[in-house]
Amino acid sequence: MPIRLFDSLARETRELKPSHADGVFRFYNCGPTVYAPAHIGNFRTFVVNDVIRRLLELEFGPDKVKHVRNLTDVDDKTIRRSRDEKRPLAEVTKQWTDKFHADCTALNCLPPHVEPTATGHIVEQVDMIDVLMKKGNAYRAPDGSVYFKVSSFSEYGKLSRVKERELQLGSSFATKPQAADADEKEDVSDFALWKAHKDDDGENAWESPWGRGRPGWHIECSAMSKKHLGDTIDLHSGGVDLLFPHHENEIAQSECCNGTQFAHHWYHSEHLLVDGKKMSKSLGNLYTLDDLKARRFSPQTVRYTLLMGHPRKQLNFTFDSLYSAESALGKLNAFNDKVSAIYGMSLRVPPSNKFDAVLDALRDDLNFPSALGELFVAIKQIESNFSEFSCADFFAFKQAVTSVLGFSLPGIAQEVPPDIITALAEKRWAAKKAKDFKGADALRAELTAAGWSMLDGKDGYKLEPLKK
RNA sequence: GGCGCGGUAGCCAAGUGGUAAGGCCGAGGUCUGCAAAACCUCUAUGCGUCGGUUCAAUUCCGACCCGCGCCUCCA
Repeated sequence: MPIRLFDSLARETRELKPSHADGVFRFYNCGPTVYAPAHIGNFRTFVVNDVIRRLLELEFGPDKVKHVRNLTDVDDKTIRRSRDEKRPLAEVTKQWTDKFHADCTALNCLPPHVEPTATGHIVEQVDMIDVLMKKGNAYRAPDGSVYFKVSSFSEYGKLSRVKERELQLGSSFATKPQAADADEKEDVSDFALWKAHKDDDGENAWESPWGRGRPGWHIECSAMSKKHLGDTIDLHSGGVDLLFPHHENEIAQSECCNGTQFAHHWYHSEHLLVDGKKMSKSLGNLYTLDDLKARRFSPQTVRYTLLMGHPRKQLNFTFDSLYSAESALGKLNAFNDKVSAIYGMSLRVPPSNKFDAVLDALRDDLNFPSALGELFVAIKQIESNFSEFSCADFFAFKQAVTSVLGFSLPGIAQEVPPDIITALAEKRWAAKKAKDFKGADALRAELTAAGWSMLDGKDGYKLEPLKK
């Protein structure tokens, strides 16, 4: 079964396949702006894209997928932070790039093959703008900024249907405040390719044929995609909010510059909501991985939570969903422990292909809820009859859960208890062995009061922190 | 105002023109000094409302109600 994915441009579900002769699937995924910790809404998109990457590698082979994800390390926000903190831009972006990488690792997101930065590709961006100028798709404004001339690209709006949007200049659209650069542009829908240097930009400026300045936001993806993947890529993805104007503008720039189709396939994942509202930096209702770690939720639990909903549907994040995810993941871990211990005994049993349905659900437009459902169906069948569980089934389980869905098993982080807790636990264990159950119960109460739960096994015990 | 998405059990969430996957929670059970874990069993005559098409609709069509996103930086 081939991988099929909804295409935002064609507005239908279409098969994913490499279009180049070398058979390498070219995948570009819009990355973060590195000026603050990414929140779990951002990570929903990155986790979804990580599963796409993993699925592509399963389908085409690990060396037949090239995954590029950029880092936006120069823009209004990064510069503002650098100015506010009186630190060089590169230092600020390095800090948050490192943090982003650490969070991605914790969430089991595979690093992209190339992770280009905007500041590392100034030349490529200037070159591209230069071509657009020469072709008449761009113009230089009096202040030295360069804008893309939207009216020069007849297909502008094909992704977001923006033309239909502008037909009605009715209510809120017309009452919006004018953009700061409105005076410089020939038309309100034109967008900046190159921004002339302003005092607020400080040292963050580069020379160009149009004067000192810095690149506009959209051009970086077009330039970096072109450099690392070529003029035409197989899949371009990001969050829905990038659909307009970012991706619409990328199409305009790239197709005008290169004279060929930019991306064969466009994919947009929906937003994560918190308490029914979009999670965003401006609203301030965001959680970072660290916020959740502080409440003792592991990154694996977060990953599971982010995969509980269909990626093209908004997902409402709640602490209930986190608890639910944690329990489900615990079940997966328990199953894994069990079958890891017994699978060797079932070498002669033929494969049952019970886990095929999991992968097929994923191949069918990334249906995570269905895939997770099929996973538990398979597990339940196996639990009820281990005699038919084969070695092949074991590997199929591992492949689906670990390689493709990208969970680590065991995924429940074991927190090391403080010495005083361990001492209490030792005392209780000794009391229990001596059949002093009264004493043992009293010590359990002490542990509970201290926030720890003691789980007795046959030959020992485990300590787990109680959830806040 | 325009563009788009959604409303399925206490919560989350798939799905199909022929009568509702799965997870969480809850209840009962097995096990256990206790507690937990693990496993087993059970839990929607019903899929926002009202009409229509059909032998048959939650699934198709229409209207309406409600929620959310985008149209401005944004995953």
